Amino acid sequence: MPEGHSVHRIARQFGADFLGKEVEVSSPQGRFSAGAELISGLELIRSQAVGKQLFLHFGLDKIMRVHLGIYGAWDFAGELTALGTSRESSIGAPRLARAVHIGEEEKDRGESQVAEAQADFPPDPVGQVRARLLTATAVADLRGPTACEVLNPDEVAGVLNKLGPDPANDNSPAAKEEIVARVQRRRVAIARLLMDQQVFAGVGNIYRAELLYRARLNPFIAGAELRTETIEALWDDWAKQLELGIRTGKMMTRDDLTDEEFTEALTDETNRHWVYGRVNQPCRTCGTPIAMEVLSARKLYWCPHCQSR
DNA sequence: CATCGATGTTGAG
DNA sequence: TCAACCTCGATGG
Repeated sequence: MPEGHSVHRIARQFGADFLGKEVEVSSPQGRFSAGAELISGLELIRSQAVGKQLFLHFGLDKIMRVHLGIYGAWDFAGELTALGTSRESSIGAPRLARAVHIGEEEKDRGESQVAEAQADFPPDPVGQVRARLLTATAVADLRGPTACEVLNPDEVAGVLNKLGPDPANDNSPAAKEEIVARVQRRRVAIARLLMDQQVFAGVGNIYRAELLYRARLNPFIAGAELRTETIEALWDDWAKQLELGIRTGKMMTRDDLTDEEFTEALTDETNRHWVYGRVNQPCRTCGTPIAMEVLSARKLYWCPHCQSR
């Protein structure tokens, strides 16, 4: 799935273009018909991302929870606020007629699709659309989610209770203390803890590998063995990478590039990472072949030389 | 055109 | 530990 940064981008897109409006909710595919009926016509009063969870609040006690799972995605079309894609870009540019896809990868749809969306708004749903959220000027189609349901505040609290801190929402000293405690209390490899949403909410398989490499940390050291400063540094770097991901819409974890190389790598995913997806390719720092091992059914990539301790 | 694999989670066994 | 969930781009024939 899109890791935490994408979900925050999605929450911001809703915040910019759907907040304060009455939203017509439907389920073209049919599998969310009952839920859609509960919230259709209500005003969106809050758009919130926590880790990989999205909460759209329709009034105080009807909250739509969406989790994209491994291949879910939102397609936005209509008059949309451009969220920005460059390192320095600010979020909240003027609204333009656009079509945007936010899933594993985020991309603007081509000109033809934008023109089509303008000429014929709202567009007919294409394929399996679990949920459609429609205002007078914008539409959002959800496909392939792992979760899409309407909850009450108690149920939302139950979900939030199972999530660790998310630095995009709270990067306070208290949050840092919390992450240190959650890591140090576990005799489990840090590579697993990074993927545990009860510890690092929002981290996924790419950020996991990249954060470990950036820290030059051995993925197999148990949380309980890590020094406080090491965990704090990991948290600080996660906060930094997440913020960059939210700003650019891309997981660009390298910091050894010039501005031009950086911009170019944004459009070329083979160059965005230190170790992720690079099994047997030479480490960008020492040339040692990148190692890969399946851990809890997910592929972990690391450099056995740079990350030996 | 068929098959594979993916930035995830849940629940059965 | 593994299948299931259910989508789609990349890959191979």
